[in-house]
Amino acid sequence: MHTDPGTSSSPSSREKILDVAEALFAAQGFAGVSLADVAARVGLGKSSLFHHFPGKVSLYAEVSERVIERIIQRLQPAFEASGPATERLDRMIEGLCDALAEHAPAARLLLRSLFEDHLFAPEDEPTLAPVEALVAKVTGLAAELLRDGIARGEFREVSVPDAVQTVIGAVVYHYASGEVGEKILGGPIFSAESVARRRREVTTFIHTALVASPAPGKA
Amino acid sequence: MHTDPGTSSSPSSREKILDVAEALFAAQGFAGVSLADVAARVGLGKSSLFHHFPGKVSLYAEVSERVIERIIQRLQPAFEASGPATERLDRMIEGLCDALAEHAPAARLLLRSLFEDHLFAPEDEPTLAPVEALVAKVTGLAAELLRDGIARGEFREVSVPDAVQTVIGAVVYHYASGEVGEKILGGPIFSAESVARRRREVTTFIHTALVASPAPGKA
DNA sequence: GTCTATACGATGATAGAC
DNA sequence: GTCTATCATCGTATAGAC
Repeated sequence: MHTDPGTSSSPSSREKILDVAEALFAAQGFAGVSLADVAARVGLGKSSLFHHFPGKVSLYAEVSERVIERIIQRLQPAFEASGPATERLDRMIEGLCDALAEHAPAARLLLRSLFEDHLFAPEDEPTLAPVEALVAKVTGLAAELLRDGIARGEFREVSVPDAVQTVIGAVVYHYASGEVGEKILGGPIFSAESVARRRREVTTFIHTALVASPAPGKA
Repeated sequence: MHTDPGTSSSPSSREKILDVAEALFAAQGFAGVSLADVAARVGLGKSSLFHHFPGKVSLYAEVSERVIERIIQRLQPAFEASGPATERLDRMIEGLCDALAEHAPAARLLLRSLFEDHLFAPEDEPTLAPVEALVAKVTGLAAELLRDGIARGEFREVSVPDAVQTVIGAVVYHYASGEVGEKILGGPIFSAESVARRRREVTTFIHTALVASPAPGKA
């Protein structure tokens, strides 16, 4: 793909830029980040960034791409497995939890990428297309998993698109909720105990919602 | 509270500004919005805005405040009712769905307000405090509802804070998901049919997750 | 209450030396 | 590849006329 001389090297400027930009974009959004700030934190002059990326949009796109690719890597096992859908579902949610918990900026960046559509000009679309493709890929695989589970009779007959949306929201939001989330929790979000508890709770929550027969007290 | 001469009048400049700003903040985030853009869309000069609001942060805070107050109004009945917790839960989720579906910018603005913490200076905190207070109030009431349901034996013994987080994510995210969500749905988010289906699906999802006895296939 | 004019810093991006 | 200018533009905010 890109300039990749030797598959690995001591963290190139390129990767340092991506790391710094990722943290900043997650915290402040696309419009809220200045390239001067990025450059300063990397230890470069502002102009040096343009040697690595043609512009701000391109940098943002590559940051997003990298985040989603990391998540997909984590989900691959769940999608490729062939056991019961219930087990694959649990693995999918756990994989997503792990990916988001391991890399704090990921969740915010992910949700932000949904919101910041209107910020880009039409001519930026080619630059952002790969990101959209990756998102479409992973949501498609999740939908497939749910459809399969329903077909096998393992899940209730829910609206698959709505269930996908619910799962995304239930899992991703938590790791993006920041101070509000920590106020609700009464403690940190990314501590080891909190991450473990969250993984268990949200997996059981979704599992129960999909597997159980139509709720007793409900028409 | 503010300048409220007569409780009602033909839409004052003030309210028009709030409406326009709300749409823009939801679409482009705090940093992505220029006051010039707001002024232009209202039909005012840029400087005229400062006659109604002392600054950008203040405008943003009031927009957010208004959105959350609208939501709380919708949730009031659910919180004040005294029937079974299962019924109050359903009413709460439906109320939240209605509030978010009725006012398209609300969900994005709400989630954005969680993300944009780091954008503000310490001296802006007093301005933003009322918003935080309202969020804390509504999440507190939701937690109370869940605790009561567990105490009555109507709900599973879940972690209440995690369940609150899950509910927020499951419900709010959907209405903020924009193009990605519409791609998953294969249709619009805010159409009447879509809104009705969503309300039913997500209410049943959460209701089932909380009410059902621990999932069969699960340890 | 709204306008014009303006101050003044920060922004993304470019050019060219080293 | 990194740097030092430099550019044109746009940002919030202020002052003062109408």
